[in-house]
Amino acid sequence: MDGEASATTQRPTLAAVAALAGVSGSTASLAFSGAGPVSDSTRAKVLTAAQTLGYAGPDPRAQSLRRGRSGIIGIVIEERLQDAFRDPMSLAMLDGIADETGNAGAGLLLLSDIGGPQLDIRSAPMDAVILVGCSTRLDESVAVLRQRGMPVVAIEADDMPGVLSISLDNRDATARLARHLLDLGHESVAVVALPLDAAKEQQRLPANWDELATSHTTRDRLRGLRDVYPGFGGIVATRSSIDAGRAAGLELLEGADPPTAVVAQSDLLAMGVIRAAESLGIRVPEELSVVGFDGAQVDAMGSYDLTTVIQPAVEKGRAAGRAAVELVEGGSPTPMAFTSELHIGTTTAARSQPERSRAG
Amino acid sequence: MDGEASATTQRPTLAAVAALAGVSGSTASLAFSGAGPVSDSTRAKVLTAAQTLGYAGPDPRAQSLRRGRSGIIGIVIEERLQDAFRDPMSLAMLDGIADETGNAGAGLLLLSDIGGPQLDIRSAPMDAVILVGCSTRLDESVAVLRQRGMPVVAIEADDMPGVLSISLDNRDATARLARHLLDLGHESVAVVALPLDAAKEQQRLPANWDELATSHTTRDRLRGLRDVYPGFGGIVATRSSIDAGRAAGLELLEGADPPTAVVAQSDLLAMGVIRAAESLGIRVPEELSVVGFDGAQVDAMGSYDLTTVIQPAVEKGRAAGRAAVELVEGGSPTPMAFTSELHIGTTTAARSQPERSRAG
DNA sequence: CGCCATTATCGAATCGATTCGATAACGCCC
DNA sequence: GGGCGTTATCGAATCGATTCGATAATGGCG
Repeated sequence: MDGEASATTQRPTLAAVAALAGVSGSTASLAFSGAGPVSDSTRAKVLTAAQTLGYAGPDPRAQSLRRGRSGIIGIVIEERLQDAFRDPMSLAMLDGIADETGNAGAGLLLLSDIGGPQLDIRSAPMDAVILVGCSTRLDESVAVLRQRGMPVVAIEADDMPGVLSISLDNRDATARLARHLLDLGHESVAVVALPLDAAKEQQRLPANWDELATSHTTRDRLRGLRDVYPGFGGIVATRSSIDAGRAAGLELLEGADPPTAVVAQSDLLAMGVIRAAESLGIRVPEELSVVGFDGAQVDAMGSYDLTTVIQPAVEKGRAAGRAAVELVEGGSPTPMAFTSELHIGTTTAARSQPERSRAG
Repeated sequence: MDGEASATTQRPTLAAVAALAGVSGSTASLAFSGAGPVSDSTRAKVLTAAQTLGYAGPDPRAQSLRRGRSGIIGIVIEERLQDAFRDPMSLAMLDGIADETGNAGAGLLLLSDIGGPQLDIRSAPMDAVILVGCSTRLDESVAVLRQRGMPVVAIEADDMPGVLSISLDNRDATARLARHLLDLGHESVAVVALPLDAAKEQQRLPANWDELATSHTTRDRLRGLRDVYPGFGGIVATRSSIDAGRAAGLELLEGADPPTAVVAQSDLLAMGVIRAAESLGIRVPEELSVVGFDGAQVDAMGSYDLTTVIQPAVEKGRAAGRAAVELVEGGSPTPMAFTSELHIGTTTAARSQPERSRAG
């Protein structure tokens, strides 16, 4: 007798099951995968043997080596998870992605491209990658992935060869918001911008933002604003949150020459700006118009109906997930461009008349 | 010549690199992994060959088969991602987990145990699993995982053999909150509970909640309240959110015989209850005391300083992540029990005198 | 000068399954 | 009853790396 198998905590292998069932390994495999003709009696024998041995099914590692697929799709997040997941838009997208990839039987592997000896894009066993919240510096990541022959989907990034892009009309949508403000007579407009790059300190928007920005989304939205208000200025917030918006709003509104309208680059930031205005006794929209971006249903929005553009975040995620799945299966999905929808709420109004200015 | 390799889009293998470099496969492997003595000149040759062929490093699939490790830790979420990620506590824990597993060089694979042909706990290539937001019905999941010989860490679950548990003093902390209310003279206390199970409809708390509840956290916290207020009743909210809290709060406060104090099972729910009170013209804390749970920094908390218990959510996640890593490495970490800290804010006050009741 | 301890390299086995081509068994029809 | 098309099963190759034990080359030391 060979009583050596039970000493270690080794799981039984398919070969062991086959041996016990008295069939060959190939037949046992067929019996499990159902990918071939197997008689009912044989299948039963195999299944019984598996039961006896406590065989939990084929080892996924061996399977993925043989099949050349792991069933895993990587998602690259550019920030700390906690930051990424606080943003309702990221969440919505993630949910869309999860929906599609889940339906296709794939799992989602979270990867961050920052720091650490982490399991990273060069060593993770995945079949495709989705880049979320893309910055322009992801070129390196893409290079690595291309070398690995890995299909890549990018959400809101520049077009890059070999990368399937899912885009949003950030520029145009912002321009539409700006034009709405222009129609209302606003001349002094300031932005509360999303971070330009990884450096997260609040600052005045530098004049050369177009060169500095590594975040596509931020840059494109700023461009949209510039299309309508060439000389606009503003503040760069530390992140997309109500608190960051309030801080930025305070700096804007308490400074010299406060604007009559603020373009916030997210609904959370917009809500923060409104808070800031409230705390300074500035009425919205009578004395200050505020617009956002996203169409997030911000809890705590109170009685305001924010003027904003509504982006199809879940759909964007869905599209990305679907594209990734198609790429894995050898298909060639087409890039998709999504458009946002202007929603005019109660936070914008015609510019108050100059004669109401105090002193003169 | 054998010009057949370039036709397909096949990635080069380590063997190809070794061949070009004129060394054996084993040596090439050593050169890459650094796990053995290799002369500098040989290493250089190998690296050059790799460069030439565009070799992107060892195939993770083959690696994980051979090594018996994939570097992936699975996280089982019991709800839709979107739901899970909306809860600040889940996020904080996730962040703690990600921190520790990331440092250990492991990636996080998101798994949901609901529906679909998903890559699931029986077929995902992972080294360990962390169960988050555990319900009592996860016994089946645990059975599957044990059969696979997979290390399992569970956060806030019953003790189960073979499962390393990370627990929180849900019951005791709730009892402390309740005692605080008792000290303030409150006799009529109602709960706004977290969902008892997957069914997500708002309902009156059934009398036999102790049997019905499949969520450990919900049940243990309810038990804590019962320890102090044996006959309490209340509402089961649809989820942990401000909106759900408001809805539940309205039902409680508009109903017959409204309570003088509400124990909400999360800070978000508590905030919702406060909102409900505000909209009904009921003053907090003068006419209604409200306590929460979690110690979440709820944006939009306004001027309230919520009485609650602060749980170390990030630390809980860290502990789970660390435990998972240790289990993978063959260690035997010990279970951990975390405790929450009572924070008395401005949302609780002594019960208003009965003579203030209207009519009689 | 010869022996032994290092150091660098190699060959072959191994991880655990899948899959292709071959073989054997079987019933069918003319 | 013999040839043929099915159906079930098997053997062996393969996926792409890692690693153990063996071998060859190198250097130090007595």
